[in-house]
This record gives sequence, C-alpha cells and structure tokens, in this order.
Amino acid sequence: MQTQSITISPDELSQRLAFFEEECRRRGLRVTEQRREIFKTVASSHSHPSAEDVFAVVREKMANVSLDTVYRTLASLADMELILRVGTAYKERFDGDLRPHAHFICSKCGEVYDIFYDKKNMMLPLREAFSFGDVRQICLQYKGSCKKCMPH
Amino acid sequence: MQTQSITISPDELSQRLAFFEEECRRRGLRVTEQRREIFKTVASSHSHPSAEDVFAVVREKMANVSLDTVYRTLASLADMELILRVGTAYKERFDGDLRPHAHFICSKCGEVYDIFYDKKNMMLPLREAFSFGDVRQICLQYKGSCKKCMPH
DNA sequence: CTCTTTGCAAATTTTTTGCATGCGC
DNA sequence: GCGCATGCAAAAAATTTGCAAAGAG
Repeated sequence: MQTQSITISPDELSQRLAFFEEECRRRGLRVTEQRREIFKTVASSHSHPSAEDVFAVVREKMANVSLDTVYRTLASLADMELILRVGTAYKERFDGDLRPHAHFICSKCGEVYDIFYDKKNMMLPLREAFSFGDVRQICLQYKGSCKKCMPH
Repeated sequence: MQTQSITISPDELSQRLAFFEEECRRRGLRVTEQRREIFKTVASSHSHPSAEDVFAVVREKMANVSLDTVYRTLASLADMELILRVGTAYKERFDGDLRPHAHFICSKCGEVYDIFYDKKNMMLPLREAFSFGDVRQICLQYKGSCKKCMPH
C-alpha cells in the first residue's frame, strides 16, 4: 500500500490555504506571497521535503525567493502547527538506553525526556507524556532499511 | 515520575561493554580506547547527548580525542545498533500532512514513507511498517512544550 | 505610513573528508 | 608488519543573523 503519490485535492488545498491565512491573521503575521507559496508547497507535497527541497520547488514559481526566507517560514509554519517537523528539530542526539521507551521532546528548548513503559502496557503512554508538558504532536517512527537499501 | 537521573549499574555497564567489544570483533572493527570511552559515555548517560556533549565528556578522560572521531564513532555505534539516534539522522524534513500517521524512515538513505491508520485501529501499525522494509527500531515521540518552557 | 518580512551576504553551527601517523590485531 | 582508526586541518553542508529595502495592513 504505497501512499506516497496521493495528491491533495484542489478543494482541500484551498481549504488549507484559507486556514493558513486565518491563522496568520490571528497571530498578526502578514500573509505574503512567499509564505503562501511555501505553505502551498509543503501542504501539497508528499515527499517530506527538506528546506532545500522546498526552496527548489518555490524557486520555480518565484525566481528570487531566498533560502533563508524558506528556513524562516518553515520554522514559523511549524510553530503555528500548520506543518510538522520530522525529527527532533535540533541537532542530532543519541541514546544509549536500548530498553523500549518513548521520548517527550520539547519543541521550544529541545530537551528530551524519557518515558518508559513495560511489556504489560504497550498502549501509547500518553498519560505520562502529559506529565512532562503540553503534548501537541505524537510522532511514531519505524526505522530500518527500506527495500531499496536492503540487504544490510 | 522523573526517570532522567536513573544511573546504569556498574554491573550492567560492564555487561554492555562486553557486548560492545564482542560486536566490534564480530564485525571486524577494532576495539580502541576511543571507541570504548565513547560507547561508555553514551551507554551511561541519560541526557540524550549530542555529538558535542559526548565530545566534552570524553575529553575529560582523554585529553586529545577529536570531535571528528566522536562523530565517526557515534555513527558506527548507531550502525551497529548499540546506541540509538534520536531524530531522523539526516537534515530536518517537513510534512504538510496533518492527518494522524506514522513514518517509516530508512536508516540508510533517509527516505521517509507514510503509514496511515484510522481511528478504528490505533494499534501500532507495525505490519504495514514491515512492508516498507526491515524494521529495526520503533521510535515514539511526543512533542510539545515542556513545563520549563510553558506557557506558550 | 508603520512595522513586519524579505533578500542578500556573511557568519555560525554542524558534520564530513583527505591524509599522514599511530596503534590494535 | 598490515591495515584500520585517529588526529589534525580544512572543507562542506546546514542553518542563522544583521541590515537596508520592499511591501502588507
């Protein structure tokens, strides 16, 4: 079941654009061409683009956007929770504890907290997550080698 | 229930060190002082350290390790699955799709695949994850503001 | 008209690489 | 001794910042 290529309907896109503009106004952020284009690009992409990727696409429509505007805009869109960050949003961090556990990651300061759960309770340990702060997003990642990169 | 400060027992640490050495030999990697020290640092830390953090700690014991050795070693330890990466392991990526869904992230090429699940089946969609490749790690993150950073 | 946002350039931060030397096996 | 691993330095990649000018409200 490949879902990568599903495209957003024009209807849904304009609905999301409207919400984007509403959110901008509500927060006193100006609705600029650049912001609109960058949001549109991420909202209609299904390839989990990096800042560079977004930049390349937006560049085709707006010849003179700059990469730093893309960075700034992606950051503000993520702050507004209009798009998601895949990853920690900060530099790479490591964990030497291999017991099954979840993380609460603060979107502001980047702090990482552990949430342990035992085999008897494999339900999402959401209650405990809330004890660390205000849970705005649940992010479940499976990691390994994809078929293209297998074997090893 | 703060679990950050739990320290690994000396017993467990030496057990993990033994396994580390065994794994190195099995893969033909040499057991050097640096690798041992870096592994020990991550294995006994509960602060999800960055490469810089690990470097700072290791530096106290080995005055002349270099940062690039730390980077190289962390990468190989993560490859060996002796430690975990928190995050995507590559540059930051974004997702405009706000429907609840999980990701399969390839540890080799960094490709991100979507895994959708509906409200009727909130179980971990592990079966589908396996359709994308070889699942080696399940990573559950809750994101939001931690108490220190609240409100807003 | 005001004040945020942009583009440009430069700086900073994070991570990687080439190469000669050192050290585990 | 052979060959991988390290340290050094330098480069590359990713991200952020200062500032003058442009444009949204």
